[in-house]
Amino acid sequence: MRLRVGLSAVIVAAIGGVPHVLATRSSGPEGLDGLPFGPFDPEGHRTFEIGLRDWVSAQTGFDIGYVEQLYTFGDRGRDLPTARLDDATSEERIISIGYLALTPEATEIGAFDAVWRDWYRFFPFEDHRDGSPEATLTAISDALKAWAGTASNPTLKQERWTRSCLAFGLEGRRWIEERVLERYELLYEADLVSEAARDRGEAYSSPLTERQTGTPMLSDHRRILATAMARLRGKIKYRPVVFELMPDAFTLSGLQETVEGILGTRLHKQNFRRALDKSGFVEGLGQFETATGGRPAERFRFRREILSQTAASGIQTPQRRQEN
Amino acid sequence: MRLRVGLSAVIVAAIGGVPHVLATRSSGPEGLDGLPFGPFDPEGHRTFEIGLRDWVSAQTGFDIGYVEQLYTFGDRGRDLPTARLDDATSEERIISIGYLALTPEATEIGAFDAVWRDWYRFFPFEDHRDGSPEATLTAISDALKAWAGTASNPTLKQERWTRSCLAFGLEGRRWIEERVLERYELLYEADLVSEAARDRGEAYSSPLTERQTGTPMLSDHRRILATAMARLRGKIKYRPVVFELMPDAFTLSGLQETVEGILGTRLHKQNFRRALDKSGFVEGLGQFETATGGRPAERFRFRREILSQTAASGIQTPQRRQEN
DNA sequence: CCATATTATACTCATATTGAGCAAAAGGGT
DNA sequence: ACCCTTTTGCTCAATATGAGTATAATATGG
Repeated sequence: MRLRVGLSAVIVAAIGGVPHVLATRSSGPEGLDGLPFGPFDPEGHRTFEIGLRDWVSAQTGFDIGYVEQLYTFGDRGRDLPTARLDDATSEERIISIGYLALTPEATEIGAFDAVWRDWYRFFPFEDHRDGSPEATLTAISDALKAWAGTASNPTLKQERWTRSCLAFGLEGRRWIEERVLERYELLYEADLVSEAARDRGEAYSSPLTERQTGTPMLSDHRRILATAMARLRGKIKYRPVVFELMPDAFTLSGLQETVEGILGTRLHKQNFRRALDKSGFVEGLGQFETATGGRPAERFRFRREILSQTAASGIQTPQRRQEN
Repeated sequence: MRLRVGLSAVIVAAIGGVPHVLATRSSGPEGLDGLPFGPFDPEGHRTFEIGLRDWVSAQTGFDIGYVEQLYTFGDRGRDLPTARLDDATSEERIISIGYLALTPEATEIGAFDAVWRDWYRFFPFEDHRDGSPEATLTAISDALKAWAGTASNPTLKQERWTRSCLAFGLEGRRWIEERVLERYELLYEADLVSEAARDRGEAYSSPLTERQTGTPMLSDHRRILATAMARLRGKIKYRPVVFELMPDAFTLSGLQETVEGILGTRLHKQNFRRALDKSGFVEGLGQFETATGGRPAERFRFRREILSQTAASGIQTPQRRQEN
């Protein structure tokens, strides 16, 4: 069996505070979106990262900035564009090393059929910025309960339902932003996203709509995207990575909006500022943005020097339990 | 060029509170330790994890419990047992997917030439349990300063020294436990560990001794180990993973010792208990351990149920800045 | 058998940190 | 001038955290 190694990239940019990912539109019959993907060339590239930067700039026409390795995916049956698990005679096994890349603003794409997509297009239920999407979550909850009900024994049934509650914050449990991957994998296992049926070579018939569970992607790309979202949501709290998504000068509200966009939740404004203040990450520029509709906001810049000066932990994300 | 994918495992057990890793002794001329390493079989194994469990149990004779993927390594020139970078005609490129496995107690190894090694054997400067190893750190600091001095321009020189200070907590900066990988990579770059010279095909001539920089390993295994240590040191703080290293019943002192062993620092006892108490992770068993030399300690167990009940964040690690 | 060493456990206290809200400042529009 | 909106400054209570004091329960050596 032939073994191929590829690199896939989740390239994130915040457009107006809303996180977008670079997607490639496939020309296939289903026309699904995919992630930028390229083969790894063992001859040409000394490291994966060099390889990645190389073909991303070749394919999309711009240089990515911040890059980090995410995870290496290699489950059989989830690796092919429109795979069939029972196609056991398949001659190929594709391993894909997923990378997360952050780029400031939506750099113009010089390339073919690549587009910036709001990442919530693929995960509508992850967006809690206007409160929890109750209707969607209820529908998902019902479907998961039904799935748990089909378990062969009570223990398994119990286990499935507990996992569902943990992942989706059901039955009084808290919604944990970072659990993006757990949530997607649960939906996959419960056969509630179309990739699951497709990977088995069957037709999709879910009790849920794509409005609820999101637009599917090629291969295992939605899974890789989920991994990236989970990583970014976690990392933003202990490393100052948001700034990789910001332009040189930004307002504090703009910054907060981006953080909120990534986390998919709202934060307490005053406390957000206080925390930011204490961290020393930003510095006022004395310039003001007047087009904000209210009092003009001061422009700030990221004090990049700080990266080489201190432990540089992340942005605090002050919760809020009630309205404000 | 042939591309091979392998799986390497950092299998950790706490022996008497001291973290040990399973190492394979090579019979080669230099007799270096390595990590358990096995080829990935694209035909036989549906997922990497299944593959890993398979050959670990085949090779060492016991089943690993907790497993997580670490990182995928593939830098050319660092992948071969006793490689030479200039050997550009080398027919092989090895990609290795590193895994971290945690196992309670030092399970008896049923196998050949595998041994449990105190992980500080490979990283002596990471052990700050009896205070910072001043002499060693001073020596390393001097060597790094000398290395910075050889830089071609002032900017680079400055940059090298800043990185050194950040990594090793020099010039008044705090020592950050998690930066194990940064520290090792810096030593490698500065040519202070023997792997660096070896990978270039040269003889080792460092101003430092192995007592100071640690015992080298085969291939890039020490780098993988550093990655594992960094991951574990970080993760222990936000996920209750220590318990994977503990036996069914343990004393709070035993638990604290293990945490301290992993972090390489001492913690404030009373506050450690308070934090543990609040977390609800453990439950007293009413039994007592008498052989402790002082007042008998109560035995506790990990409330595994909690994993499926709540967010289950990690163990708090109350700092201490002064003596106690 | 009592003093002492040793470890375990319980409480206290001052200082930070964090969630939450109030209020003033500074624009634009009518 | 008044209202609306957004930014910015500040207060307050609750909780978390670093550090220390005190007491309990064992073993051991004279």
